[in-house]
Amino acid sequence: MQPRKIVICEDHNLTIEGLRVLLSVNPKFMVAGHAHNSVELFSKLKEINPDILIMDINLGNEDGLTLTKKVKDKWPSLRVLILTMYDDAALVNKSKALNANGYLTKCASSQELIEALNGIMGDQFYETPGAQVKRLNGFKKRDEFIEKMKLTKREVEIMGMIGKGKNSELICEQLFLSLHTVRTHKKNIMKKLGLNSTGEMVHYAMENHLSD
Amino acid sequence: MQPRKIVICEDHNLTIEGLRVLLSVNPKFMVAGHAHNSVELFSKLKEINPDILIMDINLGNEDGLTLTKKVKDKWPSLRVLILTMYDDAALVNKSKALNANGYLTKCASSQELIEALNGIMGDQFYETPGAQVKRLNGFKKRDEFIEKMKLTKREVEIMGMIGKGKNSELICEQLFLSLHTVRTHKKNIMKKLGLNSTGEMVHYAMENHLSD
DNA sequence: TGCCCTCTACCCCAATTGGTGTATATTGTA
DNA sequence: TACAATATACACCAATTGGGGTAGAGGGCA
Repeated sequence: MQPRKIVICEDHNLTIEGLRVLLSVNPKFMVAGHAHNSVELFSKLKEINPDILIMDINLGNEDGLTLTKKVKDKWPSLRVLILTMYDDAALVNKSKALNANGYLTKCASSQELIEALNGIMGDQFYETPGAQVKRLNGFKKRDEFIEKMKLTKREVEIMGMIGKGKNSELICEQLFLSLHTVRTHKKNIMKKLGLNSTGEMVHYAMENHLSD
Repeated sequence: MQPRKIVICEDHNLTIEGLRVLLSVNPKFMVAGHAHNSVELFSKLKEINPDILIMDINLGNEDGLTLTKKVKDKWPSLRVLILTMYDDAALVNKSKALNANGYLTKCASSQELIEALNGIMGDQFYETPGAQVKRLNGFKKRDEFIEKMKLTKREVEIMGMIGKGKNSELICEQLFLSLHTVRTHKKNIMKKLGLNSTGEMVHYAMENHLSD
Protein backbone atom coordinates (compact mmCIF):
# COMPACT_ATOMS: atom_id res chain seq x y z
CA MET A 1 0.00 0.00 0.00
CA GLN A 2 1.06 3.57 -0.67
CA PRO A 3 2.05 5.46 2.49
CA ARG A 4 -0.49 8.01 3.69
CA LYS A 5 0.56 11.54 2.78
CA ILE A 6 0.59 13.89 5.75
CA VAL A 7 0.76 17.68 6.02
CA ILE A 8 1.59 19.27 9.38
CA CYS A 9 0.25 22.71 10.31
CA GLU A 10 2.11 24.02 13.34
CA ASP A 11 3.95 27.22 14.14
CA HIS A 12 6.82 25.68 16.12
CA ASN A 13 9.60 24.40 13.90
CA LEU A 14 10.95 22.07 16.55
CA THR A 15 7.60 20.33 16.82
CA ILE A 16 7.38 20.03 13.05
CA GLU A 17 10.85 18.54 12.77
CA GLY A 18 10.20 16.28 15.72
CA LEU A 19 7.04 14.92 14.12
CA ARG A 20 8.84 14.49 10.80
CA VAL A 21 11.53 12.26 12.26
CA LEU A 22 9.12 10.41 14.50
CA LEU A 23 6.99 9.53 11.49
CA SER A 24 9.91 8.89 9.17
CA VAL A 25 10.50 5.50 10.76
CA ASN A 26 6.97 4.36 9.95
CA PRO A 27 6.46 3.19 6.35
CA LYS A 28 2.68 3.61 6.59
CA PHE A 29 2.99 7.40 6.80
CA MET A 30 4.94 10.05 4.97
CA VAL A 31 5.18 13.71 5.93
CA ALA A 32 4.83 15.40 2.55
CA GLY A 33 4.90 18.99 3.76
CA HIS A 34 4.25 21.44 6.55
CA ALA A 35 2.86 24.94 7.10
CA HIS A 36 3.23 27.60 9.77
CA ASN A 37 0.02 29.49 9.03
CA SER A 38 -3.20 29.47 7.02
CA VAL A 39 -1.71 30.91 3.83
CA GLU A 40 1.07 28.33 3.71
CA LEU A 41 -1.42 25.62 4.62
CA PHE A 42 -3.83 26.25 1.75
CA SER A 43 -0.96 26.41 -0.67
CA LYS A 44 0.45 23.10 0.60
CA LEU A 45 -2.93 21.37 0.56
CA LYS A 46 -3.50 22.39 -3.06
CA GLU A 47 -0.01 21.32 -4.05
CA ILE A 48 0.18 18.04 -2.17
CA ASN A 49 -3.43 16.92 -1.74
CA PRO A 50 -2.57 14.85 1.35
CA ASP A 51 -4.61 12.18 3.10
CA ILE A 52 -4.05 13.55 6.58
CA LEU A 53 -3.63 16.98 8.14
CA ILE A 54 -2.08 17.26 11.60
CA MET A 55 -3.29 20.59 12.93
CA ASP A 56 -2.13 22.58 15.94
CA ILE A 57 -4.90 24.68 17.46
CA ASN A 58 -2.64 27.43 18.70
CA LEU A 59 -1.04 29.07 15.66
CA GLY A 60 0.25 32.32 17.09
CA ASN A 61 -2.44 34.85 16.26
CA GLU A 62 -4.44 32.50 14.05
CA ASP A 63 -7.09 30.13 15.31
CA GLY A 64 -6.49 26.53 14.26
CA LEU A 65 -10.09 25.49 14.87
CA THR A 66 -11.57 28.10 12.56
CA LEU A 67 -8.92 27.14 10.06
CA THR A 68 -9.91 23.48 10.42
CA LYS A 69 -13.46 24.31 9.49
CA LYS A 70 -12.37 26.19 6.36
CA VAL A 71 -10.11 23.33 5.36
CA LYS A 72 -12.81 20.70 5.86
CA ASP A 73 -15.29 22.80 3.88
CA LYS A 74 -12.91 22.73 0.93
CA TRP A 75 -11.47 19.21 1.33
CA PRO A 76 -14.20 17.17 3.05
CA SER A 77 -12.43 13.84 2.60
CA LEU A 78 -9.21 15.06 4.22
CA ARG A 79 -8.70 13.50 7.67
CA VAL A 80 -7.76 16.08 10.27
CA LEU A 81 -6.05 15.27 13.57
CA ILE A 82 -6.08 18.10 16.08
CA LEU A 83 -2.80 18.07 18.01
CA THR A 84 -2.58 20.45 20.92
CA MET A 85 -1.26 21.00 24.38
CA TYR A 86 -4.70 21.76 25.74
CA ASP A 87 -6.44 18.82 27.28
CA ASP A 88 -9.83 20.45 27.47
CA ALA A 89 -13.23 18.82 27.00
CA ALA A 90 -14.67 21.98 25.43
CA LEU A 91 -11.97 21.99 22.79
CA VAL A 92 -12.53 18.32 22.06
CA ASN A 93 -16.21 19.01 21.51
CA LYS A 94 -15.53 22.03 19.38
CA SER A 95 -13.10 20.00 17.28
CA LYS A 96 -15.79 17.38 16.83
CA ALA A 97 -18.31 20.03 15.86
CA LEU A 98 -15.96 21.44 13.25
CA ASN A 99 -15.63 18.05 11.56
CA ALA A 100 -12.13 17.25 12.69
CA ASN A 101 -11.48 13.50 12.79
CA GLY A 102 -9.50 13.22 15.96
CA TYR A 103 -7.96 15.00 18.94
CA LEU A 104 -4.62 14.27 20.53
CA THR A 105 -2.67 16.16 23.18
CA LYS A 106 1.04 16.68 22.92
CA CYS A 107 1.41 14.64 26.08
CA ALA A 108 0.81 11.59 23.90
CA SER A 109 3.63 9.16 23.13
CA SER A 110 4.74 8.46 19.58
CA GLN A 111 2.94 5.16 19.89
CA GLU A 112 -0.29 6.99 20.64
CA LEU A 113 0.36 9.33 17.73
CA ILE A 114 0.51 6.37 15.37
CA GLU A 115 -2.64 4.93 16.95
CA ALA A 116 -4.37 8.26 16.46
CA LEU A 117 -3.29 8.49 12.82
CA ASN A 118 -4.71 5.02 12.24
CA GLY A 119 -7.76 5.88 14.31
CA ILE A 120 -8.79 8.95 12.33
CA MET A 121 -9.02 6.87 9.15
CA GLY A 122 -12.14 5.27 10.65
CA ASP A 123 -15.61 6.81 10.72
CA GLN A 124 -15.61 7.69 14.39
CA PHE A 125 -14.01 10.70 16.00
CA TYR A 126 -10.73 9.55 17.52
CA GLU A 127 -9.66 10.57 20.98
CA THR A 128 -6.81 9.46 23.22
CA PRO A 129 -8.18 6.49 25.12
CA GLY A 130 -8.42 7.30 28.80
CA ALA A 131 -7.83 11.00 28.15
CA GLN A 132 -7.70 12.51 31.57
CA VAL A 133 -9.31 15.87 32.21
CA LYS A 134 -6.32 17.67 33.62
CA ARG A 135 -6.57 20.96 35.39
CA LEU A 136 -5.05 23.71 33.32
CA ASN A 137 -4.50 26.41 35.89
CA GLY A 138 -0.77 25.94 36.32
CA PHE A 139 0.48 28.51 33.91
CA LYS A 140 -1.39 31.70 33.30
CA LYS A 141 -1.11 31.79 29.55
CA ARG A 142 -2.79 28.45 29.06
CA ASP A 143 -6.00 29.71 30.55
CA GLU A 144 -5.65 32.93 28.71
CA PHE A 145 -5.58 31.08 25.45
CA ILE A 146 -8.71 29.15 26.29
CA GLU A 147 -10.31 32.45 27.20
CA LYS A 148 -9.20 33.94 23.93
CA MET A 149 -11.01 31.15 22.16
CA LYS A 150 -14.25 32.36 23.66
CA LEU A 151 -14.01 35.77 22.00
CA THR A 152 -16.10 36.20 18.88
CA LYS A 153 -14.64 37.51 15.63
CA ARG A 154 -15.93 41.03 16.25
CA GLU A 155 -14.64 40.97 19.81
CA VAL A 156 -11.17 39.93 18.69
CA GLU A 157 -11.24 42.74 16.12
CA ILE A 158 -12.19 45.33 18.72
CA MET A 159 -9.70 43.89 21.20
CA GLY A 160 -7.00 44.42 18.59
CA MET A 161 -7.89 48.09 18.26
CA ILE A 162 -8.01 48.52 22.02
CA GLY A 163 -4.53 47.00 22.12
CA LYS A 164 -3.35 49.89 19.99
CA GLY A 165 -4.59 52.33 22.62
CA LYS A 166 -7.68 53.44 20.72
CA ASN A 167 -10.68 54.66 22.71
CA SER A 168 -14.30 53.69 22.11
CA GLU A 169 -15.09 56.78 20.07
CA LEU A 170 -12.25 56.21 17.61
CA ILE A 171 -13.12 52.53 17.28
CA CYS A 172 -16.78 53.21 16.56
CA GLU A 173 -15.80 55.70 13.85
CA GLN A 174 -13.38 53.31 12.19
CA LEU A 175 -15.77 50.35 12.27
CA PHE A 176 -18.84 52.45 11.31
CA LEU A 177 -20.63 51.39 14.47
CA SER A 178 -22.59 53.17 17.13
CA LEU A 179 -20.65 54.19 20.22
CA HIS A 180 -23.17 52.13 22.20
CA THR A 181 -22.25 49.03 20.24
CA VAL A 182 -18.54 49.39 20.79
CA ARG A 183 -19.11 49.99 24.48
CA THR A 184 -21.29 46.89 24.67
CA HIS A 185 -18.60 44.80 22.99
CA LYS A 186 -15.97 46.16 25.37
CA LYS A 187 -18.07 45.28 28.39
CA ASN A 188 -18.70 41.76 27.07
CA ILE A 189 -14.99 41.24 26.44
CA MET A 190 -14.16 42.43 29.94
CA LYS A 191 -16.64 39.97 31.43
CA LYS A 192 -15.24 37.08 29.39
CA LEU A 193 -11.61 37.83 30.20
CA GLY A 194 -12.11 39.05 33.75
CA LEU A 195 -10.68 42.50 33.07
CA ASN A 196 -11.79 45.62 34.90
CA SER A 197 -10.56 48.60 32.94
CA THR A 198 -9.50 49.79 29.52
CA GLY A 199 -5.93 49.86 30.75
CA GLU A 200 -6.05 46.18 31.63
CA MET A 201 -7.56 45.45 28.22
CA VAL A 202 -4.72 47.23 26.40
CA HIS A 203 -2.16 45.37 28.48
CA TYR A 204 -3.85 42.02 27.89
CA ALA A 205 -4.26 42.59 24.16
CA MET A 206 -0.60 43.49 23.72
CA GLU A 207 0.67 40.75 26.03
CA ASN A 208 -1.28 38.13 24.12
CA HIS A 209 -0.53 39.50 20.69
CA LEU A 210 -4.15 40.18 19.90
CA SER A 211 -2.98 43.38 18.24
CA ASP A 212 -1.09 43.27 14.96
CA MET B 1 35.38 13.50 22.43
CA GLN B 2 32.64 11.92 24.46
CA PRO B 3 29.18 13.11 23.41
CA ARG B 4 27.55 15.55 25.84
CA LYS B 5 24.96 13.83 27.98
CA ILE B 6 21.57 15.53 27.88
CA VAL B 7 18.49 15.20 30.05
CA ILE B 8 15.18 16.64 28.81
CA CYS B 9 12.58 17.91 31.27
CA GLU B 10 9.31 18.37 29.44
CA ASP B 11 5.76 17.21 30.04
CA HIS B 12 4.87 16.51 26.43
CA ASN B 13 6.00 13.09 25.29
CA LEU B 14 5.83 14.05 21.66
CA THR B 15 8.22 16.92 22.19
CA ILE B 16 10.58 14.67 24.15
CA GLU B 17 10.58 12.01 21.47
CA GLY B 18 10.93 14.64 18.78
CA LEU B 19 13.98 16.11 20.49
CA ARG B 20 15.42 12.64 20.99
CA VAL B 21 15.35 11.78 17.31
CA LEU B 22 16.44 15.26 16.27
CA LEU B 23 19.49 14.97 18.48
CA SER B 24 20.15 11.31 17.69
CA VAL B 25 21.66 12.26 14.33
CA ASN B 26 24.25 14.49 16.02
CA PRO B 27 27.24 12.61 17.45
CA LYS B 28 28.18 15.53 19.71
CA PHE B 29 25.08 15.07 21.85
CA MET B 30 23.32 12.15 23.43
CA VAL B 31 19.94 12.22 25.13
CA ALA B 32 20.58 10.12 28.19
CA GLY B 33 17.18 10.50 29.80
CA HIS B 34 14.07 12.56 30.25
CA ALA B 35 11.62 13.63 32.95
CA HIS B 36 8.05 14.84 33.01
CA ASN B 37 8.16 16.56 36.40
CA SER B 38 10.41 17.63 39.25
CA VAL B 39 10.44 14.27 41.01
CA GLU B 40 11.47 12.38 37.90
CA LEU B 41 13.97 15.11 37.08
CA PHE B 42 15.88 14.97 40.36
CA SER B 43 16.01 11.21 40.15
CA LYS B 44 17.35 11.31 36.59
CA LEU B 45 19.92 13.99 37.38
CA LYS B 46 21.28 11.93 40.27
CA GLU B 47 21.34 8.78 38.19
CA ILE B 48 22.78 10.21 34.98
CA ASN B 49 24.73 13.31 36.05
CA PRO B 50 24.35 14.90 32.59
CA ASP B 51 26.20 17.86 31.09
CA ILE B 52 23.08 19.57 29.81
CA LEU B 53 19.49 19.94 30.91
CA ILE B 54 16.89 21.03 28.38
CA MET B 55 14.09 22.48 30.47
CA ASP B 56 10.56 23.41 29.45
CA ILE B 57 9.19 26.29 31.49
CA ASN B 58 5.63 25.11 31.26
CA LEU B 59 5.38 21.80 33.10
CA GLY B 60 1.66 21.45 33.64
CA ASN B 61 1.12 22.55 37.23
CA GLU B 62 4.81 22.89 38.06
CA ASP B 63 6.89 25.96 37.32
CA GLY B 64 9.99 25.20 35.27
CA LEU B 65 11.77 28.39 36.31
CA THR B 66 11.53 27.69 40.02
CA LEU B 67 12.63 24.17 39.29
CA THR B 68 15.60 25.51 37.33
CA LYS B 69 16.76 27.46 40.35
CA LYS B 70 16.55 24.42 42.60
CA VAL B 71 18.45 22.35 40.06
CA LYS B 72 21.20 24.96 39.62
CA ASP B 73 21.55 25.30 43.39
CA LYS B 74 22.28 21.59 43.59
CA TRP B 75 24.26 21.12 40.36
CA PRO B 76 25.91 24.48 39.64
CA SER B 77 28.05 23.19 36.78
CA LEU B 78 25.08 21.73 34.91
CA ARG B 79 24.27 23.77 31.78
CA VAL B 80 20.55 24.52 31.51
CA LEU B 81 18.80 25.51 28.28
CA ILE B 82 15.32 26.91 28.74
CA LEU B 83 13.10 25.75 25.88
CA THR B 84 9.67 27.29 25.71
CA MET B 85 6.95 28.52 23.42
CA TYR B 86 6.92 31.96 25.01
CA ASP B 87 9.04 34.56 23.28
CA ASP B 88 8.95 37.00 26.14
CA ALA B 89 11.69 39.36 27.30
CA ALA B 90 10.53 39.08 30.91
CA LEU B 91 10.95 35.33 30.86
CA VAL B 92 14.40 35.66 29.29
CA ASN B 93 15.47 37.98 32.08
CA LYS B 94 13.99 35.74 34.72
CA SER B 95 15.81 32.76 33.21
CA LYS B 96 19.04 34.71 33.35
CA ALA B 97 18.41 35.72 36.95
CA LEU B 98 17.82 32.09 37.90
CA ASN B 99 21.21 31.08 36.49
CA ALA B 100 19.97 29.27 33.41
CA ASN B 101 22.56 29.22 30.61
CA GLY B 102 20.35 29.86 27.62
CA TYR B 103 16.87 30.50 26.29
CA LEU B 104 15.35 29.15 23.10
CA THR B 105 11.79 29.27 21.80
CA LYS B 106 10.13 26.26 20.24
CA CYS B 107 9.85 28.26 17.04
CA ALA B 108 13.55 27.58 16.57
CA SER B 109 14.78 25.19 13.89
CA SER B 110 16.78 22.08 14.73
CA GLN B 111 19.82 23.95 13.45
CA GLU B 112 19.23 26.69 16.04
CA LEU B 113 18.75 24.05 18.70
CA ILE B 114 22.21 22.67 17.98
CA GLU B 115 23.65 26.18 17.99
CA ALA B 116 21.99 26.84 21.33
CA LEU B 117 23.35 23.60 22.81
CA ASN B 118 26.84 24.61 21.71
CA GLY B 119 26.22 28.17 22.86
CA ILE B 120 25.32 27.34 26.43
CA MET B 121 28.66 25.61 26.94
CA GLY B 122 30.25 29.08 26.87
CA ASP B 123 30.33 31.56 29.72
CA GLN B 124 27.72 33.89 28.36
CA PHE B 125 23.96 33.48 28.53
CA TYR B 126 22.85 32.10 25.16
CA GLU B 127 19.86 33.49 23.37
CA THR B 128 18.51 33.14 19.83
CA PRO B 129 20.67 35.71 17.99
CA GLY B 130 17.68 37.47 16.44
CA ALA B 131 15.91 37.76 19.78
CA GLN B 132 18.96 39.35 21.38
CA VAL B 133 19.02 42.12 18.80
CA LYS B 134 15.34 42.66 19.31
CA ARG B 135 15.80 43.02 23.04
CA LEU B 136 18.77 45.36 22.73
CA ASN B 137 16.75 47.56 20.43
CA GLY B 138 14.09 47.55 23.06
CA PHE B 139 16.39 48.92 25.73
CA LYS B 140 18.01 51.39 23.37
CA LYS B 141 14.60 52.59 22.37
CA ARG B 142 13.70 52.85 26.02
CA ASP B 143 16.69 55.03 26.92
CA GLU B 144 16.21 57.30 23.94
CA PHE B 145 12.60 57.58 24.85
CA ILE B 146 13.21 58.63 28.43
CA GLU B 147 15.94 61.08 27.44
CA LYS B 148 13.91 62.64 24.70
CA MET B 149 10.78 63.05 26.72
CA LYS B 150 12.53 63.96 29.95
CA LEU B 151 10.34 61.94 32.21
CA THR B 152 11.34 62.23 35.84
CA LYS B 153 12.21 59.19 37.94
CA ARG B 154 8.82 59.14 39.57
CA GLU B 155 7.07 59.53 36.24
CA VAL B 156 8.99 56.61 34.74
CA GLU B 157 8.05 54.54 37.76
CA ILE B 158 4.37 55.38 37.43
CA MET B 159 4.50 54.90 33.65
CA GLY B 160 5.83 51.40 34.27
CA MET B 161 2.88 50.57 36.48
CA ILE B 162 0.44 52.03 33.97
CA GLY B 163 2.07 49.80 31.36
CA LYS B 164 1.01 46.83 33.42
CA GLY B 165 -2.60 47.93 33.18
CA LYS B 166 -2.88 49.27 36.72
CA ASN B 167 -5.32 52.08 37.42
CA SER B 168 -4.67 55.21 39.49
CA GLU B 169 -6.19 53.82 42.65
CA LEU B 170 -4.00 50.70 42.65
CA ILE B 171 -0.90 52.74 41.90
CA CYS B 172 -1.50 55.20 44.73
CA GLU B 173 -1.96 52.31 47.15
CA GLN B 174 1.24 50.58 46.06
CA LEU B 175 3.32 53.76 46.15
CA PHE B 176 1.75 55.07 49.37
CA LEU B 177 0.66 58.26 47.62
CA SER B 178 -2.53 60.24 47.49
CA LEU B 179 -4.83 59.50 44.56
CA HIS B 180 -4.51 63.18 43.69
CA THR B 181 -0.77 62.88 43.36
CA VAL B 182 -0.90 59.90 41.05
CA ARG B 183 -3.51 61.63 38.92
CA THR B 184 -1.33 64.72 38.74
CA HIS B 185 1.65 62.64 37.63
CA LYS B 186 -0.47 60.92 34.99
CA LYS B 187 -1.65 64.24 33.62
CA ASN B 188 1.91 65.58 33.51
CA ILE B 189 3.12 62.47 31.69
CA MET B 190 0.29 62.77 29.19
CA LYS B 191 1.21 66.39 28.49
CA LYS B 192 4.87 65.53 27.99
CA LEU B 193 4.18 62.60 25.71
CA GLY B 194 1.16 63.99 23.91
CA LEU B 195 -1.11 61.16 24.99
CA ASN B 196 -4.85 61.54 25.54
CA SER B 197 -6.02 58.53 27.48
CA THR B 198 -4.96 55.80 29.86
CA GLY B 199 -5.28 53.33 27.02
CA GLU B 200 -2.73 55.25 24.95
CA MET B 201 -0.43 55.40 27.97
CA VAL B 202 -0.53 51.62 28.44
CA HIS B 203 0.16 51.11 24.75
CA TYR B 204 3.10 53.52 24.76
CA ALA B 205 4.56 52.14 27.96
CA MET B 206 4.53 48.59 26.59
CA GLU B 207 5.66 49.57 23.10
CA ASN B 208 8.63 51.46 24.53
CA HIS B 209 9.53 48.85 27.14
CA LEU B 210 8.94 51.19 30.05
CA SER B 211 7.34 48.27 31.88
CA ASP B 212 9.44 45.39 33.12
C1' DT C 1 19.51 84.31 48.75
C1' DG C 2 16.84 83.53 44.85
C1' DC C 3 15.52 80.44 41.19
C1' DC C 4 14.22 76.16 39.04
C1' DC C 5 12.79 71.47 39.32
C1' DT C 6 10.52 67.69 41.51
C1' DC C 7 7.22 65.66 44.38
C1' DT C 8 3.40 66.13 46.74
C1' DA C 9 -1.72 67.40 47.23
C1' DC C 10 -6.02 69.57 46.37
C1' DC C 11 -10.29 71.90 43.57
C1' DC C 12 -13.71 72.11 39.79
C1' DC C 13 -16.11 70.44 35.85
C1' DA C 14 -16.71 67.88 31.64
C1' DA C 15 -15.93 63.61 29.31
C1' DT C 16 -15.38 58.85 29.32
C1' DT C 17 -15.75 54.50 31.17
C1' DG C 18 -17.77 50.56 34.10
C1' DG C 19 -21.89 47.86 35.59
C1' DT C 20 -26.37 46.25 34.62
C1' DG C 21 -30.21 45.59 31.89
C1' DT C 22 -33.19 45.50 27.64
C1' DA C 23 -34.10 44.78 22.74
C1' DT C 24 -34.00 43.70 17.69
C1' DA C 25 -31.94 41.83 13.37
C1' DT C 26 -29.06 38.43 11.44
C1' DT C 27 -26.49 34.27 11.04
C1' DG C 28 -25.60 29.60 11.63
C1' DT C 29 -26.88 25.26 12.63
C1' DA C 30 -29.24 21.28 14.75
C1' DT D 1 -38.39 25.50 11.12
C1' DA D 2 -36.82 26.60 15.59
C1' DC D 3 -33.17 27.58 18.58
C1' DA D 4 -28.67 29.54 19.95
C1' DA D 5 -25.15 32.65 19.18
C1' DT D 6 -23.73 36.96 17.42
C1' DA D 7 -23.88 41.77 16.24
C1' DT D 8 -26.16 45.71 16.79
C1' DA D 9 -28.20 49.66 19.69
C1' DC D 10 -29.95 52.11 23.67
C1' DA D 11 -30.98 53.66 28.97
C1' DC D 12 -29.42 54.79 33.53
C1' DC D 13 -26.29 55.71 37.11
C1' DA D 14 -21.90 55.41 39.53
C1' DA D 15 -17.03 55.62 39.16
C1' DT D 16 -13.00 57.05 36.95
C1' DT D 17 -10.49 59.82 33.97
C1' DG D 18 -9.09 64.20 31.31
C1' DG D 19 -8.14 69.17 31.38
C1' DG D 20 -7.66 73.22 33.59
C1' DG D 21 -6.01 75.27 37.65
C1' DT D 22 -3.23 76.33 42.50
C1' DA D 23 0.24 75.57 46.01
C1' DG D 24 3.59 74.18 49.65
C1' DA D 25 7.95 71.40 50.89
C1' DG D 26 12.43 70.21 49.80
C1' DG D 27 16.79 69.72 46.82
C1' DG D 28 20.30 71.49 43.88
C1' DC D 29 22.79 75.30 42.23
C1' DA D 30 24.61 79.87 40.48
